[in-house]
Amino acid sequence: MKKKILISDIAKDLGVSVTTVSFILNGKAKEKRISDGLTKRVLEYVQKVGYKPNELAKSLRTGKTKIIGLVIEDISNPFFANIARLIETRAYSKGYRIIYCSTDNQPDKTIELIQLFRDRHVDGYIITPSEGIRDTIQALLSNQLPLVLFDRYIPGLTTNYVVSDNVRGAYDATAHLAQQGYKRIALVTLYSSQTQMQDRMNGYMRAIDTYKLQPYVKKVNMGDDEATTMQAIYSFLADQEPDAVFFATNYIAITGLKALKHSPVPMPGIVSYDDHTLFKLFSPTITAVSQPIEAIADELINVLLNQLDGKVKETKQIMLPSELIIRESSLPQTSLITS
Amino acid sequence: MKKKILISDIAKDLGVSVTTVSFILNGKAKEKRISDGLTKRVLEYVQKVGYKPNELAKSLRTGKTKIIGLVIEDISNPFFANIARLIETRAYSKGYRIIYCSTDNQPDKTIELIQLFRDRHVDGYIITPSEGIRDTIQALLSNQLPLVLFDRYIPGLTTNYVVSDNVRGAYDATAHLAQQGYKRIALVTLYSSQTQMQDRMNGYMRAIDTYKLQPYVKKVNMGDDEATTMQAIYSFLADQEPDAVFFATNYIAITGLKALKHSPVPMPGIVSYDDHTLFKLFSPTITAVSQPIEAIADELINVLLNQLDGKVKETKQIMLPSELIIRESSLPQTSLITS
DNA sequence: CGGAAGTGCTTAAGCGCTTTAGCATGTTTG
DNA sequence: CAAACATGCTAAAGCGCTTAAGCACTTCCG
Repeated sequence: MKKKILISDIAKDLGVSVTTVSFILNGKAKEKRISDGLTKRVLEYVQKVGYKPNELAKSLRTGKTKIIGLVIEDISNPFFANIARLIETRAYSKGYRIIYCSTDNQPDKTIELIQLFRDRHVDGYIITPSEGIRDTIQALLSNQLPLVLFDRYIPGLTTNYVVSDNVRGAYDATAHLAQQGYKRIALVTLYSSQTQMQDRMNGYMRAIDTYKLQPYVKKVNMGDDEATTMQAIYSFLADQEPDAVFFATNYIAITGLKALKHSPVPMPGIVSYDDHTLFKLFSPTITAVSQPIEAIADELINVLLNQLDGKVKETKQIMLPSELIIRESSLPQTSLITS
Repeated sequence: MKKKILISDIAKDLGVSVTTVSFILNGKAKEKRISDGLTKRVLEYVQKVGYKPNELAKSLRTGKTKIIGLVIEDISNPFFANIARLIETRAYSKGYRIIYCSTDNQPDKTIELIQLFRDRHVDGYIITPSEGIRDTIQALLSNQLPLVLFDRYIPGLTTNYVVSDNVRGAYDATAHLAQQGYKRIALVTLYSSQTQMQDRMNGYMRAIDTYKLQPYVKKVNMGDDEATTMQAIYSFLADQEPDAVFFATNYIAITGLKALKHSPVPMPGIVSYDDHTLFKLFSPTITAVSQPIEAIADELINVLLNQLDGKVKETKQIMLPSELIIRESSLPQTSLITS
């Protein structure tokens, strides 16, 4: 067990001061007029002995951690998992590291995680806000901490955010079903005051208006266990007998599909907000509103890094378009999955 | 923007020394014979002003971060995502926080992540080792860093690990297919020298022996894009025409199902190693070898915490049984999914 | 009644790094 | 030729905390 080598060891070994080594290591050799020869000598020695500075000490001294805290709704949801991956890669190339945690959309957990990140002095925050955390976000804001929300925002709070055009996405999805000739198009969504859910509801309603249809809406509880939710959806389907269903999130869609599996009613047309790897496997395959995750990740990192650089002071609100991925839903093909 | 309050502020405000406050805050009041009155006074004041110690300074001083680094193959894989969640919760209740990153099973990324965690001075490591990181793990070991591997281990290295009984799991899966009357049972697996994959292969082969069948094995590359893998599996199925397929991981199973969807050959019996939420949605539903994720998470945390406490010195190897979740595969029921 | 032991607290060092201020030199320049 | 400046480096303070050592006083006990 070789013991940890310190900057002072290097200084001593090379017969120079700790200051000089520090300057060189931080790329300030030129600026601080350290001779090229010495710079080279130090760099080579550092390389040779494999010195790694103690990041804790560095952070304590500089007040910077080069870490971005990512507070995400559910890391096991492919939509979020993929965004997290992209953010991670992009941040990495800029010298930042990501630490992430899931909130399950629970306010207390969210608040606690943000506190944890504050304790760890992360340099910036990327957050999918749950309900009821307005004050926590406000606190970050008043402490001037770099912050960008995504997937949804908090109405009335002036923050950076990156969201997709949920109204438009939901409208397109519903309109697509209407154009296919479906008449009883249902929306299955959550009890939620969050912007993305409200916007999806609005988009659905607008399309219902455009096509002069009747709305059929079922709301379920996020917190309920899957069996309960499945039962609720099942009853709704049996009662209302929609000929098409628009699920407002991919996990509601999955639960909905499970309900449909056991349901005696005919297979309705199906669209899901957010895609899922397995959706293309079903017969008929499932049309989905796909958010531009690459663009979202890019914008999130851009906005945050601009804040971190201190370049940009004003807040930025970005809305990106979603795309409807239409899969052949009316022509069930011969498929092994269908047994 | 209220400025951060320090332990010295508290000491000054209360007219006591920083040391005293520190002792009280760290629960050493009794041990250090601080009077109950003062203890109470300090605690109340701390509460009132909402003081939070600077964890960085604490860590620098104590050398402990109370953080566990979780290096996981792929956080978007439900198996790993669920384990991560469980580990997180359990660690949390013991006062530890988790930071996690995905390796995609790539050696360089894994090595880099472990280095990142070392830089951040995490107290302990939970790792799904990719191939080619023996030296990195060895380095952790020789520096006496608390460490536990899972899902697989590194042959010849004496480390803590928690794995499931892959041989048995694969045997049961294959035997199940054989008992159903399938004759041409194929295994689709990865090119991999990792223990879990080798064990699954061994289990399959043993069952093939027991039932006097012929083996049909297809190996695919982890790194290939999905379309390539799908094509490879497709060709294999078309050539060999197995009447049952055992997929060695859940993501191979998913790719395999996609291949099957476009395949003209009759639907084979299917078993997947590792379950997936959506498997129960297919018709016929898919039987899966389900690992005991709760038990795995429990053991991982237990083993690691014991190391962290310094109580336990010797290493511990734990193997847990997997369970075969048999779903009604021979009786395709009327299902909406089947169009 | 004097030394030992107990009580309740504080002083000060130091974790490993960054950074401000400044100290010798050598080189211009008016 | 002294003042002014440039060059190449260093001393030392300090980020916010923990903790070993110790100080002054009281109580106990043979």
